[in-house]
Parts: sequence; structure tokens; C-alpha cells
Amino acid sequence: MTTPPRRLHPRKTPVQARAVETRDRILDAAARVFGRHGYAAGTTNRIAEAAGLSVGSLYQYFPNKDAILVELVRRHVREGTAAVEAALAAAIRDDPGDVEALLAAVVDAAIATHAGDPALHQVLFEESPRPPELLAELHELEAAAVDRATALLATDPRVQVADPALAARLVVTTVESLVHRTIATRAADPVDVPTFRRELLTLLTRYLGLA
Amino acid sequence: MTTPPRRLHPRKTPVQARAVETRDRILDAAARVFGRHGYAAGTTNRIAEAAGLSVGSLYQYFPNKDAILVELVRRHVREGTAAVEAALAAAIRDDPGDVEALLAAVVDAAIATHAGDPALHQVLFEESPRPPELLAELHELEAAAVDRATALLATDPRVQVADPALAARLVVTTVESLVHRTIATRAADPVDVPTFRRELLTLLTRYLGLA
Amino acid sequence: MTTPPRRLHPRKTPVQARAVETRDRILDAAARVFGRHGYAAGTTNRIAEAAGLSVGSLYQYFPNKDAILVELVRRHVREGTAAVEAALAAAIRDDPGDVEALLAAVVDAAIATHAGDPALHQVLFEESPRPPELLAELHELEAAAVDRATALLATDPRVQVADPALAARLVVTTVESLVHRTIATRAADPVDVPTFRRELLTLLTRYLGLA
Amino acid sequence: MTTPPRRLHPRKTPVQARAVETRDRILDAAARVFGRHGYAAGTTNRIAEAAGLSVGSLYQYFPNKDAILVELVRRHVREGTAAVEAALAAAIRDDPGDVEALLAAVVDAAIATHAGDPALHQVLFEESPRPPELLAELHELEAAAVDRATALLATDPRVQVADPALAARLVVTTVESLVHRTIATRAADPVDVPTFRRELLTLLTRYLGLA
DNA sequence: CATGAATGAGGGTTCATTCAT
DNA sequence: AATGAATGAACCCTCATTCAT
Repeated sequence: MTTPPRRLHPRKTPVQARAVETRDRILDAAARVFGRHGYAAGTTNRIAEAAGLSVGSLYQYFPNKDAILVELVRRHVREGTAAVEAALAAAIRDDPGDVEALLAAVVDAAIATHAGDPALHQVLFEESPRPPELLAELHELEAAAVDRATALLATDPRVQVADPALAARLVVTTVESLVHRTIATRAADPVDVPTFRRELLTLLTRYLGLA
Repeated sequence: MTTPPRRLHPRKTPVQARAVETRDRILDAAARVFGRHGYAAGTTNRIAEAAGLSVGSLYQYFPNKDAILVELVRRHVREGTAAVEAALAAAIRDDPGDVEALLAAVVDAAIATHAGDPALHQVLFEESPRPPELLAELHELEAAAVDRATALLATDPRVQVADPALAARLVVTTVESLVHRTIATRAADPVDVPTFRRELLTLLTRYLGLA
Repeated sequence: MTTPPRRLHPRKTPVQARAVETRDRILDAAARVFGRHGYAAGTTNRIAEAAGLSVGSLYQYFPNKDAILVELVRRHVREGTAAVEAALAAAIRDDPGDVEALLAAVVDAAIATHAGDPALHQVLFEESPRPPELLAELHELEAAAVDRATALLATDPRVQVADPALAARLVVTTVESLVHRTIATRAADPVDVPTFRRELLTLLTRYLGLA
Repeated sequence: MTTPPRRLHPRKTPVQARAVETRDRILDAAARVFGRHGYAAGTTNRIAEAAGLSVGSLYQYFPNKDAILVELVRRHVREGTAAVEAALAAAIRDDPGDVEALLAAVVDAAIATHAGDPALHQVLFEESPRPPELLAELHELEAAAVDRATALLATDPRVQVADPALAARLVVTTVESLVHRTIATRAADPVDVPTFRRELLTLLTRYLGLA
């Protein structure tokens, strides 16, 4: 067993139910505080207060401020991935060959994930410092998503693209980017979400030669 | 007690040539410093030093740190817009009816703008705090771009979309988002730019019913 | 408002064997931790962990961190004194009138005491705060040592000093200081211990008119 | 010109008279604060206050707390060395061959140096963390002192020691240790300084075979 | 008695901003 | 105008100590 690279990992692997709960309370508080104040102004004292703890306690669960952020990102991504996977599984169960339905499921899951707390999303994925370690993780996750998409596109013979892996990559990136941009970024003149959803699906299906 | 109204406008509208020059020197320095160190670590002292003057002098040109950032964003956007406009003008001069060529011109201009200083771009548009005032400006600019695109799409009868304004919006957003994402964000496994360019154009033309 | 009288005495006079054992375990742990990390970085939590118990338990045996240090110093000094006394007793048994042999015995005991854990010694007698109470104790012990030395020097008619008590004091101080300095302090160019020992004895015997 | 190893060096090499003065004010304040409160409790805020500055200013002259200490040690040692050198020079001018006089001069200078601020001395040379860099410097200075002493001892044919270099080392160490111990350490039953001085010289001269 | 989570005062340090020169 | 020393609020984090379980 090797020592974890320290520094960005939770200080204690919570085994007791109480500890797990406290950790989550801290993360929830951090989500609120970061969402409201941004990363820089989201001070550890504020987070502790929001969590109903003292700073000292907070630092018993996380070695430093960045570690909280990293864990928040991880949790967020884990939940997002799970949501997409679940939606995908359901769609495949309904009709395995219907790529349009799969796309719709993925887009809906992505929208749902972003809609939860747009401000937090913004902080987590744009404003905050992302240590290389975390970036690597995120890139790996994205690569996995692209692989998954490549495989799924291959199941529908109607899909007409020169390079399926490249197309998959563009699809994943487009969904992520546009949904993020549209939902997370507070626009002055926000689009109607259902309209945006429909148009994004149109874009994707036309790109893939499905329409 | 209300927060004092933050001044984000340059302290002096420079009329003398030397003042303009100094202002630009500060902005250039800020671009370098922010690009290299990020927003938080890009201290005003460092910027002043990089600009070859004292902090005191810097504060004679900008009321606070954020104002420098805002001005930098404005300058960047202005230059980007100009580049796109120029590219567009050239393409129209070549063949006014060729929407594919227009799209290509716009995409190329966008890529060029982002490629200039990816790190700075990242800082400017992701990491840094953007005051509402600036956000409003950016949204306005984007709205103008969408209007422009709507008009251009209307010139080509082949374009087949249900709602031209909506399609224009998606096109603008897609180009911006994907180019930013692909060029500015340092990915682990970066795509080849020409390949990306070609595929993005494929996506756009298919979406618009041009292919 | 006066400072509350710090308690430096152990919280419980241990009567039960197990308690004594625990106390010693704590002191051993503290010796290791202080020796390795220094006083400031030798936290009570670290000591407790090294002793294999909880901080809470540690505080049942010692009222505060300083009390641990004080007890450690006491123990150390007690052991050192005992070692010197034993060496002295043995030397006297061999040849009661041989002051050179007595000096050698004392020097050897001093060296042995310091050599045990130089780092700890350093922490105990240099780096750490010594409350006045403890200082008084140490001074008393030193006074006793000087008295003892005075008596011993009187047994040898060859000893030629103007003021025996003063000479005794200088001898005690010299042995302590030089041995500490030479052994405990990690010098860049450390002397060979046997060589140092021989030279120190030369210094002492010449000073006392024995050589 | 290589970049200095940072971290322990003064932040700005003071060129302006005002800056030099401020630096010295900080060092004087630090001497007072460390002498009174010890190293750990000698906070940078307290030092700044004692110097009549803000913490921020203090940090414009020293990169961190340790650097202040290091500079204080350097200053102290520099002054001590200078005092010894001056005393030595005067004694040599008087009578170059009189080793007793040289020893007396050195001992007097050492006593004077320590007597200045015993508490500070204690903090500087015992309680405080000494970074390796500083230790190396101190060791080098000591080596130089030993060399100097070796040379001086060689000038008097009456000096009878087996190994002059070793004897020189012991002489230097003894003077330093005993003077430090006797003057800097607040003893319960302090020796009379002139008496101590006389006896220390007796010890040294007898050791060297001069008496 | 033991535990270890919780506390929170306090420490070192940074940096946007001001203002005397 | 320009300078850069000075400011001080605010930040992140530690650790001796307590107390509910």
C-alpha cells in the first residue's frame, strides 16, 4: 500500500457514520459558500461556519482549502457521470438501437446536472485552481466518456461520419460545452431550456447524419 | 451601508499620446503577468514592475486591479471581433453567397484569436471575476454577433433551419465554446487543430443543412 | 488579573503499577517525539499517538505540554546524576584518593549521558522553555553537585587552588558545558570523542594542579 | 551574479539611508521582543509594533520571521567578532608576546558581548531554530577563530601542549561555553563576574602551561 | 477511565491600495 | 506626475486543550 500523494486527499477516511456525515456537511457548506462567494472569497472560516463547525474541525477532515474544492469537483463529476450512465442505461433498455434517444438521454442528464447549482458549477469548473492531479482525473473521465460514445455510435448503422472516434469526441465536447455555457453561465437573455435542448439535439443528429 | 460603486472605468480618458502609450504598456504587462501567474497571483506590484513603472503610477491609470482586468477583456474582445469582422468582410468580398466560406472564415478567426495566448484567454474568461457591468457588455456583443449571423444565414437559401435566429445563436455559441474549449484549455490529449477545424465546419454545415 | 498558576506537576501521583507504566510510556514517547521533531513541532497529539493512547488520556497524566517536558528533564537529570554518582562510587571504591580517576569517572558518565540521545538533550536543555520552578530545581541540583565536588577535591592534598568551592564550581560547569557543547551540539567538524575526553581531563588536572 | 538562496536574506539590500535605519529599527525591536518573550512568543506583529511599523512593512524588509532571527544572529556575531578582534589588536600592540594578556583581552571581550543582553543571547543561541545555512556560517566563524587561536598560541614558546590545534579548539570552546553559561544563563546564585573572569583565566593559563 | 472530535485564539504571511515625498 | 514605503485587514492553517460519549 503506497502512501497517497497527500495534500489533496481527505485527512481521514471516514469509517464512522458521524464522520461521513460531517464530511458531507462540510462539502455541502463549501458548495453553498463557493457558489455564493466564488473560490477566492469562499474562505475556510466561512465554510466552517456554514457547516456549523469550527475551522479546526474542518481541517480535521480536509488538509487544506484546495482539497475541499477537489473533493467537491470529484463528487460533482461522480454524480454527473452516474446520472448520465443511469439515463443511458434506461434508454438502452427501452430501445438499444435508437441513437437519437441515447443522445436525448445524455443531453437531459447533462442539463439536469448543470441546472442543479449553476453558480457552483461555474466556480468548480472555471474559476478555481485545478491541481494537475485533478486535471488528470478529469481528462481520464472524459476519455472514458469519449470511448463510451464511440462504441454507442457504432451501434447505429445510420450514423455517417468519417472518423467515429473524432465524431464521438466532438459530440461529447459539444454537449458538455454548450450545456455548460447555456445553463451554468448566467446569460443576460437566457434561452428557454426546452428550446435549447431541442435545437442541440437537432444539431447533433444532423451532424451524425441521422436527420 | 451600501457597497461603494466600484469604478471599473479608466481613471483618465487619455488624450495625450504618452498617456495612451503608458496605459497600453500596463495592459500588455498585465496580459503577460496574468497569463503567466493567473489572476490571483498576478499582483498589481508585479504588473507595475512588468510595465516598468511604480504601483503608484499604475493606480493613476486604473482605479483598481479589476479595472485592469476588465479593460484587458474589452481589448481582447474588441480585437477578436475586429478579426472576425475583417475575415468576414474578406470572405464576402470573395463570394457573398458562400456561407461555408463565411463559416470557415469565422472559425479561422476564432481559432487565431484563441491561439494567440491560450493561458491569458483562460485567465480572462474563466478564472477571473467578471463584474456584472462587464458581463452585460459581453452579452451585448454576443447579441450583436448573433444578429449579424442571423442576417448572414438568411443570405443563403440552402440554409434549412426552423428558426434562423435560434440557429444563429447556436452557431455562434458553438464556435465560441468549442474553439475556446479546444484551444484555450490545455487538454491532456490535444486534438490536431486542422482536424478540429475541419470537423467543426462539418458539424456546422451539416447542422445548417449545407451538406 | 494574574496568570493562573500553571500546574507543572503530574496530575496524579501514580500509585497503581499500570498508571506508572503509562506515565513512563508517555515520557518515552515524548522523548522520541521531542528528539525527532523539536519542542514546538512535538505536538501533544503526536506524543499521545507515539505513546499509543489518546490525547485525552495523556491529559489525565499531565496537566499540560510543559509539564511533560519538565518531567522529562527531571527524569533525565535524575538518571544523569545517578550515573555520575554510580561512577563516582565505583572510582572511590577502587582508590579513594585518586582525584584523576574521579574526574575521569565523572567525565565518562557525563559523556555517556549526553551520547544517549544528543538531539533530545539539545531540545531539553536549549530549545525548550524552562519554567522558573524547574530552573530552581536544576540550580539546586547543580549546587549539590558543586558541594559534592568541593568535598572530593578536598580529599586530595595535591589539589592546589585558591578557592576550592570556586574551583569545584568551575570544574562542574566546565564538564557540563564542554561535554554538552561537544556531544549534544552537532558540530560541522566533530571532534573525536576519546581525544576530546583526554584533552578535557588534561585541562581539568592541569587546572587543579595535578599535572 | 547568482541569485542568493532567497528565504533567509533581507528582502531589499538597503541603499537609502532611511531603509537602513528602518531595517535596524526592526532588528532592534526584534532583539527586544525576542529577549523578552522568547522566539516562539516573539510574534512578527509584536516585533512590528515594537519597531513602530505595520507588519506589512516588516515583511518588506525581511521575507519571514526566521530571516529576522538569522540577521540578528549575524549582527550579534559580527559585533562579537569585531569586539574580540579589536581587543586582540590592542593587546598585541601593547605586548605581542604576552599570551596571558591576549587571553584576558579575549575573555573580556567575550564577557562584554554576552553581558549586553543575556536574555537575547539565550534566545539567539539556544532556543531558536538555526537553519543549516546559518549553522554553516557559525561553524566557519568558529573554525576561523580556532585557526586564529592556534596561530597566537604558537607565538609564545612557554605554551606547552601536545596538539596546539586541539588546544586552541578547547580554549575557544571553553571561553565561549563558560562565558555563555555563566553570563547568559540566569543562574540562581550568580557568580561575581570579576571573580569568574580571574578563575577562567587561571584555568586557561594553567591548561596551557603558562602558570 | 478512555476516546478523539471539536474548539478557537492566535500565528505567519500577502497584497490591494494610499500618500508623503 | 511619479515613486515606493507603508498600511492593515484578511487569509489559511495549527495545536494545546476540553468534554460529550
